[in-house]
Amino acid sequence: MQKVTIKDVAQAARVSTQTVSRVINSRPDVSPTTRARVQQVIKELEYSPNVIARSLSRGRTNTFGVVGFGLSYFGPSSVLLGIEQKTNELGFSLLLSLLDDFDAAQIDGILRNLLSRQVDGIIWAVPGNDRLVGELSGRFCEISVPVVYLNKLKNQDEIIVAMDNRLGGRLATEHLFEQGYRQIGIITGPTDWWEAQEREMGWREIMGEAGINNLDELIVNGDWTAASGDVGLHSLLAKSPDMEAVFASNDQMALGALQAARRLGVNVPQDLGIVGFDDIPEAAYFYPSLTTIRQNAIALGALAVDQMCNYIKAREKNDDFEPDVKWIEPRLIVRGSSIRE
Amino acid sequence: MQKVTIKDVAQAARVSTQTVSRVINSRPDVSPTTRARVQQVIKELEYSPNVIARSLSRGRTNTFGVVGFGLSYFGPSSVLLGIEQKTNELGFSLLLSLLDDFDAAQIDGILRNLLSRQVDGIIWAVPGNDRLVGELSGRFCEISVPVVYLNKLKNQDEIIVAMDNRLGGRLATEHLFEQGYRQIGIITGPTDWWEAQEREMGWREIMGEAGINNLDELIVNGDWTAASGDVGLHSLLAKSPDMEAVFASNDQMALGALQAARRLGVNVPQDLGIVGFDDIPEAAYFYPSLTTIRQNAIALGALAVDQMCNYIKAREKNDDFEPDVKWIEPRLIVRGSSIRE
DNA sequence: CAATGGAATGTTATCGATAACGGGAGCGAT
DNA sequence: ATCGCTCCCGTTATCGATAACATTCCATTG
Repeated sequence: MQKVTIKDVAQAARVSTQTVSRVINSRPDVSPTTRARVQQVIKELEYSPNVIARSLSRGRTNTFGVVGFGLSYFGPSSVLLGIEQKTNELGFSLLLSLLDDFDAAQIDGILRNLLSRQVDGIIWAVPGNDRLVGELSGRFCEISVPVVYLNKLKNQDEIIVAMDNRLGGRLATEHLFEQGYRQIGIITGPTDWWEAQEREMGWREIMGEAGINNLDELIVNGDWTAASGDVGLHSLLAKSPDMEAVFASNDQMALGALQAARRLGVNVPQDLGIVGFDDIPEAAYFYPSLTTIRQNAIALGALAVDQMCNYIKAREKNDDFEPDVKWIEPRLIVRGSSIRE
Repeated sequence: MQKVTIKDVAQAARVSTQTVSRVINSRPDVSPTTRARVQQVIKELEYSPNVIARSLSRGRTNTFGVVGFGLSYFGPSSVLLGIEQKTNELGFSLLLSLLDDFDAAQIDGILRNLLSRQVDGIIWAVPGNDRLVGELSGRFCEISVPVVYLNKLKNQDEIIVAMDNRLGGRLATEHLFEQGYRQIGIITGPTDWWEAQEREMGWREIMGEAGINNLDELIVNGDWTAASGDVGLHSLLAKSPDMEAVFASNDQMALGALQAARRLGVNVPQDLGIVGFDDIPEAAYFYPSLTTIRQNAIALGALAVDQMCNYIKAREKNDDFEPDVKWIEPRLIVRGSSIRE
């Protein structure tokens, strides 16, 4: 029952609770003998401080709230893993909330809950969705604790860490160019996701630089699922029979595209190059193995926590902290689906 | 700043804090007029109770600790999702801890931390690993809060919820039999995982019932990765060239086996039937699409939380609560990899 | 030798809520 | 009229820690 309290320790060590508190928190002003005695008693009674009580009196909980979105896919899960590891490493705990919908009421409830639990900060690991931006900006202003956002459009005075999705889009498209593909299509993610927009922008940039202009015929929207990749490839090929390659904005859609190609008798990579995004563990074992953009999502999560801590420290010392966007760079992983033999 | 406290409300409504407390917790003994007035003030001041303070005085935090293992794969992530949803639904919060290794010291630290944060219960969502069982059983005895385990060997007086992995193994193997395959091999998971052992047992049972006895030549151990499935199929075929089908204990290994088969020129499903386990979202888009065993991991997570709450309620009312194993049944999903045309 | 100061420790108030108990008002029963 | 009960609300103590302040005891210092 967590029976042992600071009082029990104080009594057993024949000192005041305050002295025990000093020992627990390794403050000075305790004589070596007393300190040793108290520590001895703590060990004997297996005392461990009640963090709830401490939080109440200190006014901080050493806890972050993290809000995620689903967990069914590799990316979000890895981000959460990175957040958890770093949080733990820095001696904080994590209160986990997951959104299953972009629903304002639900979000309100979650934020309210986290705040009433007195978290020291909130990590907003929800993919950037346009529908939310408007609704939320107001709400977040009223939040009294620091918020770090992941993968979100830059906004005044927000602390953001993000994967450079545009760079990823560039890398993927560039690579296909280097392999000699010219008419490069794209299957995007849902158009209101920031990640999807950025990946598409990367593609647009490279295509523009290459002077290819019939982009409308080379673009189709997916919804991150393999099914949508399958359908997507079909419609792309219907629109542009001369398309030579496809950049799918995630690996699931790339997988769907691979299947569609197979069904249509289109040879990958000879007739059609394919590049995905994410580098899920299965990608290396697709047939053909999938060239893709690897995101170090764990590092992204860790960076978010770092930024949070830096901000908190700076605020305590009244130092300046310039809230800006920290980027993580993705990496091209070349495999079979984009290499013509 | 969470400035507004119960005192502010009390003052503004010209009642005692106790009365405000009664209103917050919808207790009787408050006149309708007073109640309305207090509620009005609460709304105006946007007061929301400090959960930390409440926890301290009530002696319960309405928080569960969940200990998970990694998050990189679909199964564990889905379980966590289920746990989170149900926890949230029941008005509790979740403190998340993730293990990245079966390390006793790390586990000790995590448990200590959760306990000092006064969680009302611990959900142990770490895959059953033999190495841990011995080390932990002692530790858990000393834990003063209820613990619900996921996917673990039955043990006296423990509350356990589990996927019926043995049934899954049976379903997979049985299905292959029905399709006319006879010599059915297995690529198991790591041998010290409970899940892997059970899936293997299911396979053994069906094979035994069919009177097939050369099981040693039909079994090889994997480590859940696609790479090990690849290697696994190679060694199986080396041992038993007449093997007709393989049950891979998860979908990643099945994927690896698919690739190995392709490389070896073995036709799936004509020459070799393959069944996986998990039904990851990609499985339907493998080539050929993968027959597999679907686990409702979300339901499993939710069930764990339910059990926890039931136990807590029973204990409060001094009711009996029979700690036993609750099972979730997996389901066969038939696709192309096991259907001879 | 009184005054000063710092080291070591104790006392009291406080964090924001709830539990336990107390007490007055109103009302029917004896 | 008194008792006793219910309804409503307030007072005080408490949860387990920390902050702020107070005190004791020596050792220096002028």
